[in-house]
Amino acid sequence: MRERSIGRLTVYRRALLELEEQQTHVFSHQLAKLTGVTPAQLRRDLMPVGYEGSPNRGYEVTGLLASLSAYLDGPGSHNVALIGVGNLGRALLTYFTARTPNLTVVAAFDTDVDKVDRIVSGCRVHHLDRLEAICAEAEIHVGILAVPKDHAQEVARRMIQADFTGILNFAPLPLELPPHIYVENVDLTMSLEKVNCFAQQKIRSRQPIKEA
Amino acid sequence: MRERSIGRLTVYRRALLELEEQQTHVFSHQLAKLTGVTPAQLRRDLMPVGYEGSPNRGYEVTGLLASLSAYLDGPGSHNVALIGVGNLGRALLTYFTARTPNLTVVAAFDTDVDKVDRIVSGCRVHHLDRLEAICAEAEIHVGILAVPKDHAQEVARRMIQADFTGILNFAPLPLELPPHIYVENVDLTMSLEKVNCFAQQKIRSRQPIKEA
DNA sequence: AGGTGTGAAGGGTTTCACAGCC
DNA sequence: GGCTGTGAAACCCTTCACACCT
Repeated sequence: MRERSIGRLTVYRRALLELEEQQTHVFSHQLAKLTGVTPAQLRRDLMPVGYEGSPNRGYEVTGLLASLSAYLDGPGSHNVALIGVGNLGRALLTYFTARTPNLTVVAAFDTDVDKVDRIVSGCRVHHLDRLEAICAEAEIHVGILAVPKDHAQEVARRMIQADFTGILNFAPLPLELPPHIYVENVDLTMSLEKVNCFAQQKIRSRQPIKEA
Repeated sequence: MRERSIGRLTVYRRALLELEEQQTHVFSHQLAKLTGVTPAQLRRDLMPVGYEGSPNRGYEVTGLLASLSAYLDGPGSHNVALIGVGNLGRALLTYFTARTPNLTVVAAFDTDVDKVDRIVSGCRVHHLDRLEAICAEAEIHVGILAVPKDHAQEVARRMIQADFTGILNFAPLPLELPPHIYVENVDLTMSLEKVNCFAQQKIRSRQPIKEA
């Protein structure tokens, strides 16, 4: 009951936020349908959260939302930094700025002096040299790492220096970091190649008759 | 031995491509180090591929590469389509165009007439209405779905009509599709919130002394 | 000695199934 | 009756450990 489950809890929360405007209560099978899981899994995921529903009304939406947010976020600031304002970085900045109500990307960093001091999606780009100072100031401990593969390990080390504890890593290589840092890897190329592999299989299994 | 393993196999292949220029043979522990897995897992992943290494030379790089590619891609074309040329879609197009040697994004689609007929990263944008015709012509069966959440289900259905068998889905909702379609979901918001959650935990566990 | 391939064990995650409750 | 919470079972994935090979 860790890793996987936590991810789904954030999905439940997102669905509940939309649901909040429409209804006050929700059953596990309804929320499960909305989020693409089984009712049993949803109930199990909720166990450690400690919020209890009632058998004939289900879960109270606002109450469950509050418990989920307390469980997932805890107290403290939820500022995020983007490191690497390239093609992908800019898109992620725009994406997250519009889509994460409880997290805010408050600073971006790059080594390209042409990008420094520009504003992207309402977020100032700083030189990477200022990482430590700015992140200490803004209490940033979570970073989106979107730099070229060859620089990722080096930049990640600087993030540790700047007291980061969580990294969302888009560089396709295994970062070597101390265990008190949480790293979530997103390997887009791997995902696409995986889809291609299974798609090919599906095609083959679908057309077994072909000039045998 | 499915899902997970296939993803890692694509990672091994990528590492081997870089290795090819430097050495002719590689041991499981070396390749494992490069890709962030244990040697045992790597060897197990390779089992269904059917390529055998030798105890005192390890794996022959080019031979393993050939077997991996045969296993992962099979024959047939490997053309990919992008559906949704928004902020994220454009970035993905650029990203994949530069990074996937064996897959090619050959067509993009959008409903915005201002985007239609433009060229993005060397790829022509077509109106979504032409999806079926163009994808049949170019033998495209894999799609990157990067449209707004509210349109994703509807667009996905059109993709099925156009004979897609694999979808890399960036819309944060569970697509309802027939079982002969493979869907890989990438939920960026979930990933970032997950990082935030664990990062908070790390901070708390690190500083248990605080004005008690 | 130091590799590989793999049966067996281990660990984690999902699903089942049912007691308890309204 | 139909829902929730949860022990138990099933399932999947990873790691261990060792026979075998050079």
